[in-house]
Amino acid sequence: MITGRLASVPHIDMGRKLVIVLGPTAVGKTAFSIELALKCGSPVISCDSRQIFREMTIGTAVPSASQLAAVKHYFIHSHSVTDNYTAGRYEVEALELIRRLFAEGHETLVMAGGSGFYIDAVCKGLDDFPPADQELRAALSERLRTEGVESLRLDLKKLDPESYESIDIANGQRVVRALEVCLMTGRKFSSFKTATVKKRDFEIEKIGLTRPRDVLYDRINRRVLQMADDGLVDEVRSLVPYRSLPALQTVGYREIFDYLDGSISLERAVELIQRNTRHYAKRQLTWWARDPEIRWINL
RNA sequence: GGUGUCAUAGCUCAGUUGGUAGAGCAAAGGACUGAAAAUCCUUGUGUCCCUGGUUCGAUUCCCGGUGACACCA
Repeated sequence: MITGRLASVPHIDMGRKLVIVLGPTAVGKTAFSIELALKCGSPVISCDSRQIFREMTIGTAVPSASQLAAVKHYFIHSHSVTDNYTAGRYEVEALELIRRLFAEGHETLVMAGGSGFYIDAVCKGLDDFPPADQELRAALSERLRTEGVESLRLDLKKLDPESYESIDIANGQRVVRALEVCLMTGRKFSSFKTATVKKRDFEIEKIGLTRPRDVLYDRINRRVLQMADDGLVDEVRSLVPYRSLPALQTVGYREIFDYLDGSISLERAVELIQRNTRHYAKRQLTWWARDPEIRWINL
């Protein structure tokens, strides 16, 4: 977590390369990455903030049993929804694994996934912000719910005017996080920000997979229908006890929770999953649009 | 066949006492430092069905047409 090697001269071994296959949901990353991994003699290091949970399978479109058998996968079903997994933890664990695999003799490693924030954590590193204090976060979230953002905003303005000016002040989640860090540490949230890119001792190549928008949307719509056929409702029903956890704040799960509550029909839930997945795909594309390092491949 | 109602944004509709129009949804664009499949922000010109008439001016009123729906035969 603490970057002790920061001061030391980074050891760049150009023989070591991490190839990252990224792209919007349902574009076809899984098949592509397995093929690539087989060619490179590499396992696949998944970079997906939801497939990482062992309780979630159908709704997250994890690779099939035969795909998982074809190539060793990491970070698929490796953690529990009760773990409170985060991007910061992924950065640490993924780098640890990458280092180990390189040490074991791999020259090229394949990473694949759609979580842009997680990918950036691996490539550029997060600053040393402290992880959330769950009790404090719960308290602040409760205030957000009852008092609204304005109240929290005023607190932030007092404690950390710089953040008040720089973060998205309309975004309750962001205000809660900034305030939480200020209150936890007695330091300004903005003071943790260094805006530096961490050095990695391996080369990184990013391959972005994409398709025409209408084709992508069609694939999404059909995949959601397939999920419903495959038993999504039963999977979600088994996760009802965990529905308030961050891991379950996920497209494909929340809509089915609403269906199980009886507030919407199954047909409506499926429509909403399709729409929300399309929105998600668009957000992914927006995230990567500004990254000049990505080499895009039109499938 | 007759009578009536309706025809406005991709969809559902509102509205203009005649001065060329606006909501919701869909859609599009953007942001993002431990919740990130989360969270947040921005964006509405469309032959107002068609032809003709009245009028300075018609999407709005009138005649006719076309289509949809309802009722009566």
